[in-house]
Amino acid sequence: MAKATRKPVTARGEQTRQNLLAAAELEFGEKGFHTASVSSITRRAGVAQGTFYIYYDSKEEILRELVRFMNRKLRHTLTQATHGITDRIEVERVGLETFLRFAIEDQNLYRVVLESQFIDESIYREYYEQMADVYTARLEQAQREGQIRSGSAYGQAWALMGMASFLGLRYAVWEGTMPPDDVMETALAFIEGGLVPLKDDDVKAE
Amino acid sequence: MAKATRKPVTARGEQTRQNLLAAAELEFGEKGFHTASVSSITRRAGVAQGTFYIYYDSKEEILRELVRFMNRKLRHTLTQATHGITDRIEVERVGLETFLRFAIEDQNLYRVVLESQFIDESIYREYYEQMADVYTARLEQAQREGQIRSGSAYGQAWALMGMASFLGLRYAVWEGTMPPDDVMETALAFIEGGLVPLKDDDVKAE
Amino acid sequence: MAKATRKPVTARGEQTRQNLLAAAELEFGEKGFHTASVSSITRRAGVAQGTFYIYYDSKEEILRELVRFMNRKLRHTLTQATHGITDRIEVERVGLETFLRFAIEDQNLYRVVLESQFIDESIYREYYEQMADVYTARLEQAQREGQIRSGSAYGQAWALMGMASFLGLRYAVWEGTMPPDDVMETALAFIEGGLVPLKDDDVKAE
Amino acid sequence: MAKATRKPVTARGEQTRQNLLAAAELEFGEKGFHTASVSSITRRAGVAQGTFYIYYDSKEEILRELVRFMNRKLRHTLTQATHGITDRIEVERVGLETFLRFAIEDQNLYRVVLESQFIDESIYREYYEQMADVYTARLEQAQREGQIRSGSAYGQAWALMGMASFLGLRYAVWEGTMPPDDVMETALAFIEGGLVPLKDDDVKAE
DNA sequence: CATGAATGAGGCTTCATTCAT
DNA sequence: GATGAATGAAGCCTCATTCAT
Repeated sequence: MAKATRKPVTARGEQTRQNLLAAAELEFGEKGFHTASVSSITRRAGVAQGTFYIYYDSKEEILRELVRFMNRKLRHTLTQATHGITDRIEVERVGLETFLRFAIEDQNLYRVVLESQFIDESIYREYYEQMADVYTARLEQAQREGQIRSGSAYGQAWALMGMASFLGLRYAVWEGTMPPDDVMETALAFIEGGLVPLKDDDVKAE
Repeated sequence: MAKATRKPVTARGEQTRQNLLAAAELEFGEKGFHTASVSSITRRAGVAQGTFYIYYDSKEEILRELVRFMNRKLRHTLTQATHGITDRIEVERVGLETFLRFAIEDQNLYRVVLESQFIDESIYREYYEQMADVYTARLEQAQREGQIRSGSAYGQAWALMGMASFLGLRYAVWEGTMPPDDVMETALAFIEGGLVPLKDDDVKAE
Repeated sequence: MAKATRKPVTARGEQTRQNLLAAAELEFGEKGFHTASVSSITRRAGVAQGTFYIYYDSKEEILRELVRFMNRKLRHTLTQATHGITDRIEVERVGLETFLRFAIEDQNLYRVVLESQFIDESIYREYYEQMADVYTARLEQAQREGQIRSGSAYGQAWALMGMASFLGLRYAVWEGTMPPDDVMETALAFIEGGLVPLKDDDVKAE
Repeated sequence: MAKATRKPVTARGEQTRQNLLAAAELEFGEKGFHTASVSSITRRAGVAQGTFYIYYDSKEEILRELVRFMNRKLRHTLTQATHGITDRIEVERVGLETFLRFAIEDQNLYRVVLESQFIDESIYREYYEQMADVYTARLEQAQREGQIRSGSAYGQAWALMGMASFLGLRYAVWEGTMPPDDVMETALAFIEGGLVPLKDDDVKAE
């Protein structure tokens, strides 16, 4: 499938590869995929145009790489932040906040993910499905433990991702800030309201 | 000084303008903005290339027009569908379903809206801010009537739009279908759970 | 040769024709021939695009018309200004000044003439050859009367036109002002120095 | 941020750049700026269309380059031709002739200069102001040495350039020949008549 | 007389990608 | 490993001119 781009072997090569990736993140984040140009990426990376194709098969490929990188990075960040928290609803609270901070911090990377939808849908779907699957697994676990209401964990995952994304869009991306307190509270109300176990669930949990 | 695209004076001109808009909807929806070409739009519309520029200043301008059109159309559809329903939570239920059906039906148009974000952010923001403002006004009204929980109506609007959008993305756009029942139920659980008035609110409502 | 553009017969038609010519003068003068557009000319003239072609066969034709108009106007102005002056060198003095004032006043028209060279050389040549021929005739007359030095009157005409044109370019066109006094004096020194009859000429004049 | 046309690094690149410039000289000279096309220039130069934009930002930029080149070339030619001549009036005589021969020889290049006025006035002004400044300096020197009449050297420069240009236009450009002898004599009469020191100047010269 | 919609050729420019050194 | 010159397809947009009403 891949057209055998020479993978770097030397440390110098690895360095160049990293530089290109970092440059692409900036370039894509600032200008958007289509307005971004390979020549500008190489300029930022301080290498010649041709060098780009030693490491990546195409402009799209580096995008795909970037989205995967973001995926790992976000998941890692979330895992770190919620590590050790046992209450699932608390996890959601912290997770939302962590995500929003992440989106502010890594705005460029985040924009790249969003845009990937219109370059190659498969990149974007891979990202969200991957994310949703992991999320779903965690929620199912919590359901089994009776921490949250039973129901379609997959549906819960998408609903929660939807809320988080839109708050991220509205505040992190558009304003570069966290949502004001009342908005955060409202969001948490939805999370709790939608997840807190009902009486019936207690029974099931037994 | 302005490029002064002629607003059509005759019926024939108006017809051409419509044809171009319809052609653009198809073209953008199928190929995405960047892959779409003006020449293909005019071919679909059955006019010469130059004719395009009599009615629209640029490829971007017709996109903007299209997004505005979609905005009006969706709001109109929602208003129609929820007309006469007095219970706000019921309105939300129906609204979600209506939106999802709309996204399936007018998938092309909906994709155009999503993509507009990466062509010219202002187009996209105009769309969502407009939508959010109207939504917020309605929710505030419902809050005053004690139908839903008090809190940031603006935050509620964004949370609700976020959930709807993601379900629309996952099912309407990706699959072309409505979400399965259990997912819908889960979503409604979030809506109700986040909106149903608390005890305290009863007091305010008096 | 001409493609039989309907010449206007009614007063209304004549008016439209005038309006178009005046609009073209402005448009060409401000933007230059190539940047100027027929549609902008008709807009300025307050008529529809198609109307243009009732009166002029093409964009070039109206340019030609304009240059001819300028030719008549300048010659008329010069004739008026020097009328009654018997001394040829005095005529030259006054003529230079008149020309420069004219170029300041009718800058747009003058620019049009200059540019015509690069649209259709024949327009431009017609203008300058016509001008040179008339000029030459007058100088020959003055030579016969012994008022100015004998020699190629045609050469004198071109030399004088050259000086005038360049001063016109440098000051009238570029600055929109008359040359400073010392420059004018210098120019007049060339005129006199090149035209004042030599001793020998007195003899011939007899 | 700047469009950053690569200044060639290799000899091959430099060669291509030269080829493009030479091709543009031909193309512009033959067809005029507006009728000329970049694609025709690259065809003449034997490279692909895109190559053009590696070396020049736009069609206008290569014009500017060409005019500057012409400026240097003409000044160099004049300097060579008049080198060693001590009498200023003799310098003028030789200069005029040299210029006219140059205009015949490099007719294409010369036309490009003239036309530049209507593409971007700044190109043209740069050319003439540069030329006038150098010329003025030389004339001032001659004035100080009492070789020519005192007065505005700048005015003298423009008057002389005007005469030369118009003779160049009438004969070199239009006919491709030198002016006939009687015309040349007449022109020289103006030069001498306008430059030969007056009695008064003798005094100053002391 | 006038209108204004429609035409369609044609030009400039961009940029991902290849390749010889 | 890296360079940078070259490619060439492809697209947006302009505008003089025509024509039906």
